[in-house]
Amino acid sequence: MQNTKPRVSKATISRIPLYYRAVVQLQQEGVARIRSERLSEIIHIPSATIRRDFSSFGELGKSGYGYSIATLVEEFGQLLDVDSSEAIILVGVGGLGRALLMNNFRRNPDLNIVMAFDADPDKVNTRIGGIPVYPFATLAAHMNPNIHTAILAVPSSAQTGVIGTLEAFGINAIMTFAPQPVACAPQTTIRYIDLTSELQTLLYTAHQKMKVR
Amino acid sequence: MQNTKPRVSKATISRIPLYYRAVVQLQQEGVARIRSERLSEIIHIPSATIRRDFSSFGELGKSGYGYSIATLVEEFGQLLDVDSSEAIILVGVGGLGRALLMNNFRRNPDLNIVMAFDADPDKVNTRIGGIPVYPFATLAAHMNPNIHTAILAVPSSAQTGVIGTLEAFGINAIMTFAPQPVACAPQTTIRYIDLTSELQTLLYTAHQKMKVR
DNA sequence: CTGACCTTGTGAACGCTTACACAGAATTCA
DNA sequence: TGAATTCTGTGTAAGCGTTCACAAGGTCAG
Repeated sequence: MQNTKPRVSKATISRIPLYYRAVVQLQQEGVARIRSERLSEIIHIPSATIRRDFSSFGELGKSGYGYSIATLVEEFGQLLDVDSSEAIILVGVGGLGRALLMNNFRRNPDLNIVMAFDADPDKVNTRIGGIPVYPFATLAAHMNPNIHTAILAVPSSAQTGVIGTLEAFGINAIMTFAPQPVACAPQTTIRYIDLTSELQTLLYTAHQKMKVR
Repeated sequence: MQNTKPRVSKATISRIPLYYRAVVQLQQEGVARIRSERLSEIIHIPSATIRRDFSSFGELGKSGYGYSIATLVEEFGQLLDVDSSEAIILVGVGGLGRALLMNNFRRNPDLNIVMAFDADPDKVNTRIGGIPVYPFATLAAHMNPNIHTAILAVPSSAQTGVIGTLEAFGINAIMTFAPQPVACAPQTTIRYIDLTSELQTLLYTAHQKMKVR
């Protein structure tokens, strides 16, 4: 089974969270059904793309009717596994780490940062936003086998070492804010959030737009 | 003024910051030249992609030699306009806004948050990380025509209104952390950083990877 | 200076994603 | 019930981006 073709394309996967958020919002507003054309206006994704995406999960809609909001919420909820709560650890309690702890994905009850770690003795053995902060050296003592997700807000220089340690403790999904690329084990998935690059790309794009005018 | 033929693809543009960061780093290490194959190992982008990207800015390299680091630093620096400092304002001084102020893209001297705004009276008329924080209502008094970039860390509900106001004062490049899509003027470029979606996509991908094994 | 050796730049093929357009299925309404 | 209307799902094509593979041209040792 070398070439297991993914059932759903990467581009579609990256849109599932947007779809989920939108249909939950609509459900809260009491909307019962929606057309792809109308949804397109709300989330700014072409209706043809929406229909093609939805159809890759089965025939969710009905001709001449549209999609039932309840069906969509159910379907995308299952895809994102929102019913089983995800326990997440955070490493690095600087300014950004602190902000993430205070916020803690409050809008999404299934996403929970359950504890945080930092190497700085001045920052540990306290609580931030109700979440305990432990010394990074005590990771082994606090880890448990149900945790396999981490968010990293550590300096670039520390990142490689931290990721190696986390992998050793069973973490296989990592979201990090340090752009330093790291070679990781094949079962590990890393998502890099590079704010400086995003900003520079934005500025380049905006600048080009000015020139064309 | 019809602009020149070789248009740079969006995918290439999004990699310019990575290239720039890498070559500056190499320059600081005293490296004078580099092959695409070696650069590929450092930034984890295929060498063929690197060569094609570079060639879209002209013939930067030499056969049998590679690329001169100095040439690359110069070229990408110009593309990103690192010589002219970019004045940025920040709106929303919650946990995330505060973290951004403390950090303020310190590694990139050309990127400067010069002031911040918030609607909450308790948060204004102070300094965070050396940057002054003003009431959002006084935006008009503090804006100047050289500023056309903003970072938004405000609640989703406030976003549409804030963006409208910013556009009226000449802002045309916006990076925002609220996923709520906003209809904006054609000359405005908005970049959405959606941390919840990123995390959910990561979890979905990691979960799929487990299933395949 | 010469020849062996490198490495770029790029034509061409490929694969992924989006966009178009419409047959056909389901709904709605009289 | 039947006809007009609505809207999905998808065949097909077009667009974009990546990867392969190699000719052309520069490098460098001797």
